[in-house]
Order: sequence, then C-alpha cells, then structure tokens
Amino acid sequence: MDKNPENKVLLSCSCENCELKSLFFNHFEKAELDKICSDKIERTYKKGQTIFKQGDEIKDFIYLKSGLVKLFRQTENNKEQIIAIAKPLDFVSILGVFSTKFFSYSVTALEESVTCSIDIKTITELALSSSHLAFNILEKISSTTDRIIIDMMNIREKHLRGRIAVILLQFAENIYQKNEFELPISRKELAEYIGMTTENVIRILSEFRKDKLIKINGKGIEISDYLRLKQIADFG
Amino acid sequence: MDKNPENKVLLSCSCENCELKSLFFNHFEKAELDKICSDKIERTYKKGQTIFKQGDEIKDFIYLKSGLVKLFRQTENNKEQIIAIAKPLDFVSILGVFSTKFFSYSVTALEESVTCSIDIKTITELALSSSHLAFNILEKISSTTDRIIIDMMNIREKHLRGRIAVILLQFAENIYQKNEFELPISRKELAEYIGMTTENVIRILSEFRKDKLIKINGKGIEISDYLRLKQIADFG
DNA sequence: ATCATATTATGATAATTATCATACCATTAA
DNA sequence: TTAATGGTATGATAATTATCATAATATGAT
Repeated sequence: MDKNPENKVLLSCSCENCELKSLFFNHFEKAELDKICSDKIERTYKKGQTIFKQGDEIKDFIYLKSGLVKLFRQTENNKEQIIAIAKPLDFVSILGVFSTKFFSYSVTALEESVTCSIDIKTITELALSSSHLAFNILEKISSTTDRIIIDMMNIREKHLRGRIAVILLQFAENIYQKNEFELPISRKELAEYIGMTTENVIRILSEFRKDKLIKINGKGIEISDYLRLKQIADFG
Repeated sequence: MDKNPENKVLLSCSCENCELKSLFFNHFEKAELDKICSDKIERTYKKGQTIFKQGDEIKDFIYLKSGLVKLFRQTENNKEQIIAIAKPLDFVSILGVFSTKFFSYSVTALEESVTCSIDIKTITELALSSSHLAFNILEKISSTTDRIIIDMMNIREKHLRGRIAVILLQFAENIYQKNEFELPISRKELAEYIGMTTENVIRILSEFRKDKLIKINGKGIEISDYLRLKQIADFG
C-alpha cells in the first residue's frame, strides 16, 4: 500500500459500502455522496502513532474505520487520563468537535487503525444543509458521550477489584466479543483509564489469576470464571 | 399564580424574549416560532420536587428557564450519584434524550425552578426539518456533556481536600458568580456529587474553616482566601 | 549481542479514606 | 409538649489505596 510520510492514504472513492454511509448519509443523493467521497481522506496509523494531540486545532471531523484508538488527556499536573477507547464506527472527534476550536484531548492508535476524515468546514456546511445528517450526528455523538459518563460513574463507585473486573468485562463484551483477548494497553494505561495506580492494577490482576478468575499471559487475558468476575464487577 | 396539581402552568406565549429563542430558534420564521410557542409548556417546581425520574419515559425535551436542579442517578447498589447541577439555559434532558426511550437519571429542583418543555416528537420533527436547530442542539448538548466529562476527570484525580476546593469554586464561579453563597445541596449530596463520604465532606469543610479559607454558617459559605483555595483545587 | 529503558511483579510501609460511634442541633410529626 | 428524624459535627479505628523499594522480565535501539 502506498503511504506518504504523513500517513495519508488517498483512496479512490469507495464509500458505497462504508458503514459511515448507512449511519449518516442515507438521506443523501448520489451527487452529494460523491462530493463527500471526493473530500474525505483516509489515513492509516500504525500502533502507537498519534492521530492528533491535545491543543491541536480541530480541522477535521474524524471517524474510526478500523482498528482501536485511545482518547486521553493531560491533567493540570501532567498526569495522563484515558477518557475512552474507541472502536470501529465510533467517533474519534467527539468532545467539543462542534463547540470549540482546539482538541481538549489526544488520540493515538492502539493497533493499526484507519480513520476517515472530513474537513470540519465541509461537514459543518453539510450538517447545516441537511437536518438528517445533523440529527444523526447528534444522536451518535450524544449516545457516545452518555456512555462515557455512565461508565465513569459506574467505575467511580467501585473498589479496585470491582474496577478491574468492570474493565476486563468491557474489553471482553464491548470490544472483542470474546472471553479471550490481548489487552491493547499496558497496566499503566489501564491504571490511567480507571483511576488507580499501576502497581495495584498489576497486583489485582495477579489476585484474579490466583483466584482462578482469569488466566494471564503477558497482555493475553482469558476470562475463566465469567460469573464470578461479573459478581465482582457488580457488587465487589 | 395559577397552579394545577401537576405543577403545570400554561402561560400565554411569551417566547419573544426567551433566551431559548436566541440559542436555538434564530433561524425560524415567525409562524414557526408561534407553533413552538403554542406547543411549549412551562412548569414551576418547588424546592425538592421531582421533574422526572430515572426510568420514566422520555416524552419531553426539557430546558431550565430559571432556578437550579440536580441530575442524579441510582447505582446498581442503590446509592445515589449526582451527575451534574444544571443552571438556567442548561438542558435538563441531556443524556440519551435523542438516543433512548427512558431517562437514565432523575432530576429534582434544588430551588424554585421553571422549566420549558417541548414534546419530544415535536422537537424531533422540528430538528429534522431545520438543520440549524439540529446543529444548535448538537452544539449545546455536546458542550454540556463535554463539560461534565472533563469536570468528572478533574475531580477524580484529586484528594478529598482538592475535590471540596474544586466544587466550592465551581459554585462560586459558575453558578453564583459570588464568593458568598448558600450551598443548594446538603453535605450528603455534596458527597454524592464528588465521590466521597458525608463525614469527610463535613470534616474537610471544618478544616477549611479552621484554616480560614472559608467561613461557614450552616449552608452559607463565604470564600475568604480565594487564592489559597484555588491552589488546593489545582494541586492539593 | 549488549545496553538502556520500560513493563511486570511483589512486599513493606505510609497515607488516605471509609466506617463506626456518639453527640448536638434543627425541624417536623404526633 | 415530646418523640422522631435528618443534618451537622468530631473522634477513634479499620479498611483501602498509594508510595517506595527492589527485582525479574521484556522491549527497543545501536
């Protein structure tokens, strides 16, 4: 595949079968779709590469076609917090994308990922000319941020074991749809995600292993006792 | 003022000067505005009254005209968490209002409050026929939920003293725009808001009083040493 | 390969926070 | 009026979590 130094891959238009289309552009005529297609830019990022940084100007409306990315921010005291992990069909640009000029968070790829970007001016004009599009974006963005808020509140009320259980189940159920998966982030990042220290993340994963709730092999996790883990996630 | 048992007050239409208009309906013709006005319902709630409950069907799109309300939810284990405190011009229906059928949280008035409701079907139809409206709602809702997410993450990384400092400054700066105000919620609710126990909220308020950062008189709070409180909010 | 660095791992200890107990005060119901 | 209730207040103790130290393993760069 042909790559330029900026990880920019201009593909010939193939929006016909894109899931983005069925989510947002169903109400468009072919001519309008072609316009969007010709304006969109697909970019490929390797694991660890930055898609944009906190403080960057918001130039594009970005959507994840494939792969997995993390949204994170730097706190006032230079600690990192993971806000969310986005999977295909999720927005990468959510927070403030239509209400501020600069990103309040960064995004990096956790695995090889492909994004689809549309110039923010173009999508804004489109949204202002198509209420269906605006409404679809509204629905999608607000359900995403709602999910983030509810998840954060659920995590907050739990002790460390409960937090780890919740997050493992989230990976198994929402991201990989499997009881066996490779953690896409380090223990340190896991800690930044659910508000605890790296040492305690490691410690509790070890406990879970000793308690035969999970099997661990480096980043590989297998959930061996789903029900008990669920119990801990809900009440422990 | 004329009240029926359901706290419903049907006012003669006076949307001309309503702030809602300048926020969302600038692009409407007079005829359309009149339609909205005739459909809208204003309701007055006394302190402590419920506006809607977690699990209720979402029938209206609700907006706070005056007063102060709290948005809160019941966790799996029947503890309450305050999600946000909404002030005039804020939405009361944010989370999931266009993406789910039932409210995932409750709202009650913290002081005498007036809401303006528009039937959810009506506003949905309007949003689907006016991209400007849809876009304005998108902007407003997403900036509100963004604020909630960032605030929650800021609170999370802090120790108890920092959390109390942050929340006191939030009341002073965002809600009352004064260094002296009456707390609209109890210590217990404060605890539910920032994820700590009631006893520790009380304890730390006492500490702040002893350290001459604030003056306390029941629910009355006066910030005496803004700079030091700010310091604690940022780094303590 | 070898060095440097980051990640994973575990224990000991310190710091933070929650829980339990008690008391006082204000408000409301009987 | 008294009794009951809920909010505020404070101390003692227990539980939870973070920090510090150290080491083994893995990863990446040269």
